[in-house]
Amino acid sequence: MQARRTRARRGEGGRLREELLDAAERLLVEGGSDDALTLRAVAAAAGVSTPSVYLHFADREALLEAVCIRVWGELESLFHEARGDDPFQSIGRFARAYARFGIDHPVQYRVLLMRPAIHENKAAASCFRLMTEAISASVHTGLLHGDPRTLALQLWSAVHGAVSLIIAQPHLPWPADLDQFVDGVVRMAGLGAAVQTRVPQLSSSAELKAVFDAL
Amino acid sequence: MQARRTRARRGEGGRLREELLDAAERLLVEGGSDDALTLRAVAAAAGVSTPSVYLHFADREALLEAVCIRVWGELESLFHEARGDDPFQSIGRFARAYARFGIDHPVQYRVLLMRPAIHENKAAASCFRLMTEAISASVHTGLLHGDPRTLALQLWSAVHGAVSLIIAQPHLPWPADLDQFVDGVVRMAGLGAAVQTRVPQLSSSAELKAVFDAL
DNA sequence: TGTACATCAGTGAACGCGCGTTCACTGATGTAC
DNA sequence: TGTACATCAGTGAACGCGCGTTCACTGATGTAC
Repeated sequence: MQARRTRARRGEGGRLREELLDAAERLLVEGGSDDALTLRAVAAAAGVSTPSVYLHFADREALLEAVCIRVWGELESLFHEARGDDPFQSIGRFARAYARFGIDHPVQYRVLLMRPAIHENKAAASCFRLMTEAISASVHTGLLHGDPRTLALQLWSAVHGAVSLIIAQPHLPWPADLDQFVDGVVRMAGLGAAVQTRVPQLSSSAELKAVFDAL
Repeated sequence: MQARRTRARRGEGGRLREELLDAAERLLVEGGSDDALTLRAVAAAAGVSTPSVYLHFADREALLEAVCIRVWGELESLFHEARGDDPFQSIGRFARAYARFGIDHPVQYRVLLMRPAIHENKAAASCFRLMTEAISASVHTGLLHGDPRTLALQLWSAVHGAVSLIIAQPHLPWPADLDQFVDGVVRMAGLGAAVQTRVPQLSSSAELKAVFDAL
């Protein structure tokens, strides 16, 4: 519910679209869930009547979809910034950027990953591709072994798990420094992926310990 | 909407409670989301009028909570079964049991982990404790290093991430054999946790590769 | 410069719907005498 | 054995609410002549 906005000039109708998206994301964050995203609330927050939303979005679903696409876009540009020269280090940088984004935008993150929107979403696909490329490069240098896409999914699983557990289960005994925790997960996953194919199938703790003590 | 049930005998009113829980979980699974769990639908599925739900549950929230507690209980007994002698292997067995449960009961899993119910939930706490104990034991044998609770959270993150990504993003390029994928994640996380503290901070891919090639 | 008109941005009122919850009730079942 | 009564399991009808969506509309703004 904001001060009455001034009606857009002729040909500038599209302005409302952005204002609605802003309002929608704000409501999402404040409400903590996409249940808070009602057309009435969004319209009111944008200072406009409810049916006006239909001037720019086919229905509630399309609005939510548009919000997600915009958020994925943000993440994509963070990925481009995080990109570095050393591919194995890039993997870690992507992972940390990703985790930071998720922890800083918990509601958006949850909505983003709860809906199977990565399919046919350019920005999301782009993030995944950047990650896979860095992994491919690491496979080429011989640090990692295996199918890059599967490795990407494994690493992503680890980081996504950390982020979503932190968001959804804040009462767990998390260490005080979450960044450090995420670093630990990234390091664990990265090293584990690197070691994975070089170590015999574990048969007992004692054997495995002997192998690692040699490090 | 099932055949009219026979009214419970005097003193057996509690029977309806279980029937309502069954109906609620069935609806959850069929509906794919907890939005499908409406009091009207639950009552109808149990063959009873809507207000009857209030004979056993204070409100909708209490019913949903009760469903979750029951599901966590199932997972807890799977954990007890999975427990083995070798603690490091137990970690893997817990992780695989957990992942299998999640993949086989995607809706319940999502509802379970979306709500911060682990707090004050005996069964959930018990699962976490079993995991932490196995990790503690592995720390004592010198295979793992660090705070067992933090290690537990890291490993849990990895497995939870795999399960929830698989559930929420089925369109990603998952390998055909999901069990094998989960095994990979578990192995990656376990080995990574073991190696984590024994390897110098990574400074370049080349250095790291030299270390691992020595394995 | 003036005016009729098409277009565009946005509105107000209403719709039907399904929901959680409340309330006064009913009728079967066991128990006390 | 018969009967009055308390209790228990469950019901039917209604409530108010907020929602997404539709529809006929209004009034400002630019354009053609």
